[in-house]
Amino acid sequence: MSNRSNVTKQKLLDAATDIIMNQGVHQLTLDEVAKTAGVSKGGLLYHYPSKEALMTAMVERLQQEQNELYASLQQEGYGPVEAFVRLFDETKLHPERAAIQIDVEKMIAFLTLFEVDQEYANRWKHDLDTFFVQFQQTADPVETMIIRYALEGMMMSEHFGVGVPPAELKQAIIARLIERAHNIDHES
Amino acid sequence: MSNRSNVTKQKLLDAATDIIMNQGVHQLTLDEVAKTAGVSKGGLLYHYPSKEALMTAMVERLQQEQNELYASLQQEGYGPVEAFVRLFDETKLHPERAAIQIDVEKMIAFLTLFEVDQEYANRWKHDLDTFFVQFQQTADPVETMIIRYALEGMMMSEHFGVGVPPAELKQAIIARLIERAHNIDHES
DNA sequence: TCAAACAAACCGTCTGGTCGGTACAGAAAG
DNA sequence: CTTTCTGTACCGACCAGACGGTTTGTTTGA
Repeated sequence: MSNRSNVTKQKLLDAATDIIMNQGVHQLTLDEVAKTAGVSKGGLLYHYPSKEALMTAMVERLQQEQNELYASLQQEGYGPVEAFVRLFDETKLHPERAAIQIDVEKMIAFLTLFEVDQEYANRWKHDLDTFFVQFQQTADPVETMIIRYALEGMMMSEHFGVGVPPAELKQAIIARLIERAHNIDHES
Repeated sequence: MSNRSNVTKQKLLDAATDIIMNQGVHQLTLDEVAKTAGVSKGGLLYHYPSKEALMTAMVERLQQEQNELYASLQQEGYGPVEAFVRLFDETKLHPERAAIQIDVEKMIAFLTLFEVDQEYANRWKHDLDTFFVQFQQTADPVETMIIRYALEGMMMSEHFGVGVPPAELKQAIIARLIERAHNIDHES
């Protein structure tokens, strides 16, 4: 794969991600992606022969970024639960890492995308399933799951803009979740 | 409005709800709704002159059912936060109330539906916003919001079938959330 | 020069919505 | 009592646009 080809592919994935984030799933059409990426539709379908291929690549790239960030957080010494909390809040706590471009709103957008095509969704689901199994084996599985659910609910709420609390309350929520995650990771 | 007309309308809303729940948003087509309801497409569009009108009616009916159940829970003596937790789990804790047909997975489905059309989503968002404001004024707003987010995240996770814990763990999670909600309601 | 990379016109299907018509119950007219 | 009229509820063929994907032609770079 040449460099030129790879650049165009990344542009296409960026465009698709941008659209699904800012305009929603229903606007994720091939024409729109091509237009946003500054490529013709033929060019798009040259690299990704179907819409499904494009979306699969999009999901895979996200997943990879996610795994990398999670691993780097654990290497910094955070336990699995606390690392998960910080993974969700990373872009806000450490803006300088924004290059990694992980944002959970993106994840939510992808989840809503699962509604559209069950086929390729299953692979990601499977990976998430195996990931979350460890959360049921911590010192306090109930609390761990509450933390996990709270983060997912919070991000979903923010994504849809429903009942969003003021910034200081949000910071306090995150802080308490981190504190509890820390305790769970060190109970053993 | 005659009785016959109303019966048909309810059948159409039932069909639309059923489809969006079991087949996802993308399958919610006028033909499919009409077919499921046992009505012709012309008949559908006679009662709901557009797809948007149909979906709006669907959301409004859900919201009304929700409000009624929440009010009835508060009349039974539950505080606002605990009533909210029980609202989410009502169909599982009290199957005999299934007649009310409130199910949060349905709510999630509607939320994903908001992606499709921002216009009519705003009304429901507004109502939810005003509802959730009270959660920021409890004895422990941080914990209250964590409870709320955890419930939303849990239901979303179940809806998408991602990382779903075994039943007994789920029950334990709900139990702990109810306990905490109860405490918050009685701190004042 | 040759293959990779891209452009653009085109096609078939799906879907929201329109439109002319039908069935039927009751009111009005004779 | 019969006929005519009227409004509600409903049907189903049809249309226009959108969208995924194909085909064919053109450019670019090694």
